[in-house]
Amino acid sequence: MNLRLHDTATREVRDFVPLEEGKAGIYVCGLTVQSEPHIGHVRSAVNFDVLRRWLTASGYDVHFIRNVTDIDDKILTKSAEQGRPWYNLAYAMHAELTRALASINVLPPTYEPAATGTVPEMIELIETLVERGHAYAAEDGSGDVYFDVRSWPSYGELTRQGIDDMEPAGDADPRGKRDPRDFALWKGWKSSEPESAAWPAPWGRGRPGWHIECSAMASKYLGPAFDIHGGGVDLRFPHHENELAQSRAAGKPFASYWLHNAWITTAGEKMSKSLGNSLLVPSVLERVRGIELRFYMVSAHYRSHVEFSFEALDEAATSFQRIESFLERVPAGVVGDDLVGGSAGSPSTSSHTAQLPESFVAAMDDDLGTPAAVAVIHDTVREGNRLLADGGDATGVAAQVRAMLGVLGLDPADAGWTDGSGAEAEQLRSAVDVLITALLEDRAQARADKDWGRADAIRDRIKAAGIEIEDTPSGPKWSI
RNA sequence: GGUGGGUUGGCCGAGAGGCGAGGCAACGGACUGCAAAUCCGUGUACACGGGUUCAAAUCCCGUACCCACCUCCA
Repeated sequence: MNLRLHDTATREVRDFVPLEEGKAGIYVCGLTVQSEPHIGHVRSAVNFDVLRRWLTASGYDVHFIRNVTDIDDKILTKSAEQGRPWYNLAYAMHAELTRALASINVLPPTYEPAATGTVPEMIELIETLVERGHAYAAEDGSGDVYFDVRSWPSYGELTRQGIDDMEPAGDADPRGKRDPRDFALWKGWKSSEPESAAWPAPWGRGRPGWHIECSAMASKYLGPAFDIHGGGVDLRFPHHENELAQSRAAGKPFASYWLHNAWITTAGEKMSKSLGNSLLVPSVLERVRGIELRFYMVSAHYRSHVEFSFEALDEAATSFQRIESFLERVPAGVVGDDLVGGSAGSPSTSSHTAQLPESFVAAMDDDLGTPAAVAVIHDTVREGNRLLADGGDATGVAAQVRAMLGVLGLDPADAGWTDGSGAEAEQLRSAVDVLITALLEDRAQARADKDWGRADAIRDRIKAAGIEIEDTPSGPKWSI
């Protein structure tokens, strides 16, 4: 079976056929770095990280580009409110984003271009559009340049909308537009804006419109035609529709497949900053570990809406701990080994699909069916636990589980999960281990003496400190 | 007005004509000094009303409710 993906443009699940055998080029619309990322933002990154890992596991040489938008209206507005330079706000929020993504083991992209770093390419593209008669400089002297939607007959093809059915923008400032639906490719500088937020261009100093940057960056790093373009559902229109129109109008075939992930909502609504800080990535990570948050996200299909709740998050964490505890009970050597095949760049990455259960592969190939894939992991864990209970050898099963988790970015032994506090945490852990071990020796003596009251009292005392004791054939084990 | 999506057991969450995905919780059993962990077992779920079919959660028609996008949005 081959990988099949849901393509928004055709509204169906289609076989994935790359432009070039064995290679996959992916462009994902990243964030506008204007505020701290919340868990809704990072879901998109996790979803596309899974796509990228699955393609890699399937033997593709993946070129993965995810941009950041570091200049736009909101950044200018917010930075002005906060009284700091716009580039400082964007830079700081970009750093926050990078940290948040690292904390949930999202691999760094092949490259992460920024809008401000691609201005010359955008200008070139706009010039091409003007030459071809699909864009025009506003006649009001504003320095704006607009895309002429009426000049492009297939405008609306991605979201199947007719121009005349679209609501004209309610707040549209008609300025120099020929049609209210024309969108800005270039925005002339205004005296109310910082001078640093403008670049020289044939139409006067100004800054890029929102959509043009992605067309320019995708073409620059992936070529005029590439395989997959991704982003959140809200980007279908206008952002992706406009990207498609301006790219094709400039003579580029653009993306073969359009993938869109659904939202995480809270209380039935989109997340927004007005809900407070409780869903910012760092605060959620005070409650569950990054690997548990990622498991929560991967447990739902990327095209399904997720109604966020802390209860469901806790439940996912418990569910994941079951998988982890199986791995921990398998004799050492398996968990520590790097058996998830090939560190980054190794040519033999495809070899590890060999140890993935067929049902797992089938689930992933079916439009990244991560819920079914997770079910396979649970089934395999149960099989392993059964072997363990019967005194059998579960190392092969554990290897399978780790291989599957690895594809989802959820292998607990993955170096991506060791956070910055590593050294200190390790010291703390070994100190606690010494203390707990001493208590456990007392308990063992009490149990040998059949002094159950004292044995249980010791266990209760340890438990009160938040540490669970588990008696195993190889002696008691503790975990937080 | 236009376009698209949804409603599944106590909860989360898949599936898309026939065999109850999986998890969490609960209950019973095994194991244990008691626990914990683990294993085994326990559920007559598909918004509502019709229809098609040997067979419908799944297809068709209708109804209700919810959500997203329509030029700031993951």
